[in-house]
Amino acid sequence: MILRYRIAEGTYTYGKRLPSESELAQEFGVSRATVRAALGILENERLITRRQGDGTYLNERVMEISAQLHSTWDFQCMISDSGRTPSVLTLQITKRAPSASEANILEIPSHEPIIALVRVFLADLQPVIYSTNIIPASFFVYEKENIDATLPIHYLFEKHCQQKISYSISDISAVVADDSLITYLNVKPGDAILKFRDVFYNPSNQPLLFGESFYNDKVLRLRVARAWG
Amino acid sequence: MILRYRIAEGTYTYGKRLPSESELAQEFGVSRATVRAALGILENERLITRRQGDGTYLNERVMEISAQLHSTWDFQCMISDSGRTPSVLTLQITKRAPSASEANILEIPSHEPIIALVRVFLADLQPVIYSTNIIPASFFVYEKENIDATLPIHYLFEKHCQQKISYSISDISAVVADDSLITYLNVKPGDAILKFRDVFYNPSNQPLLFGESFYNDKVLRLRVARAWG
DNA sequence: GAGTGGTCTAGACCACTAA
DNA sequence: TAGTGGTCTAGACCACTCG
Repeated sequence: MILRYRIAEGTYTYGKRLPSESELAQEFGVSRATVRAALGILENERLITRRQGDGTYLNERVMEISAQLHSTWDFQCMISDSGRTPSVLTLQITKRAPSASEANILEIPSHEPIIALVRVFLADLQPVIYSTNIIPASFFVYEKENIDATLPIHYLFEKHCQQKISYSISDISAVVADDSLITYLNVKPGDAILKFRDVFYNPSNQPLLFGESFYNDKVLRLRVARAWG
Repeated sequence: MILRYRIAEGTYTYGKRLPSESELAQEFGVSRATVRAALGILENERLITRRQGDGTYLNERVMEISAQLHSTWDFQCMISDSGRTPSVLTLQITKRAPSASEANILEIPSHEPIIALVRVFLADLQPVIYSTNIIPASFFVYEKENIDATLPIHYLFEKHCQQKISYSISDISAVVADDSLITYLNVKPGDAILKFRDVFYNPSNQPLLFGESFYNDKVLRLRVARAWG
């Protein structure tokens, strides 16, 4: 029900004004409260603007933005939304003991092995993102040989570990490119690189996995919309 | 009504479980739908987790985070939330003609003057953020001498220009420190610095002002919570 | 089975905007 | 003044979790 309103992004371009809430309720045969709940989701993402006493309007500026910083990030979607062809290069899938800080972040004993996944995401074969992920091996229901490393990390985790990610906590910083970034992201020594360090949790607040992503903003612009007030 | 539920952040620490929606509705003398709307806001920010058939729980991890990347950013709040004393250093308030790109971003003619505001935010007198803001002078109802430069930019704008900011679009990138950053942020040559380039809009999609902020993540960690699914 | 959150209804009244 | 979105009510039924 809710998702069907997304057709607004294709159909209501005339004048950018949507039908009134009552009209939409009648058209879809639901109550006005249901319409308002659906519109509320779109408003949260700033895809629409509602003005009391006036009407509901599409926000074309925000519609052009793919990354919603407060929700799911899918690197491959971000690349294809920018008009380029995404691909993934898997550099490493290894099973090993965690470092002290890795065990600490994941809240596991230091003898429990982890799976380390190192990948590079490319746009039109140009490297954009260098990404590492650390997952406790005990979460996997299949063997590591079967890992489908082309999946976004949250799909990969949900498929192979059969747990849902509820939220993540991210540290954002800037770093100077080190040797592996120079090699794999094809940047120059001394270049500045965006770094995201994300820890993912399930609904019970247990840490599930964590990742570090190094983002070359010279190749793919990182643009987000934010709501005020 | 809605905001009153924030007391949850102080009162419901016992066991982290909140009373049921029906109980809350009765306690506050409102309908359950109203309670759900209020809880829905907290859930969006991941401050609470709701589990069907179980209950509503506080998320202590997210409660420790000050910056909600999808909503208002107040540098001084972020600094004081980190346990340090915020202060502001105003480097410059000037009125001048816009550059070509500034006029283009703000969608104003190139002869219309702008107010340029350059500030440094400090934590315990240690510089953290170097920030520039460009506002068309025509928006100001008071003269520039009266500008209260200690205010966060959205309050400053709403107070002096009497318009509301609805949303902003931000480009996030990493840059190598240049001379003014080295001077004012007290960083070393070659250091990597987080850069945010924000354009602010009103509900009618008109650009109101824009800013560039350079964030020293070595002094103040930038940490955000993100929702998945 | 009892209690929880998830979804939805059909109506009401208000504040606001525009013609 | 007519129509819009903003807020709220009192109830209903369902899916789910837990003891």
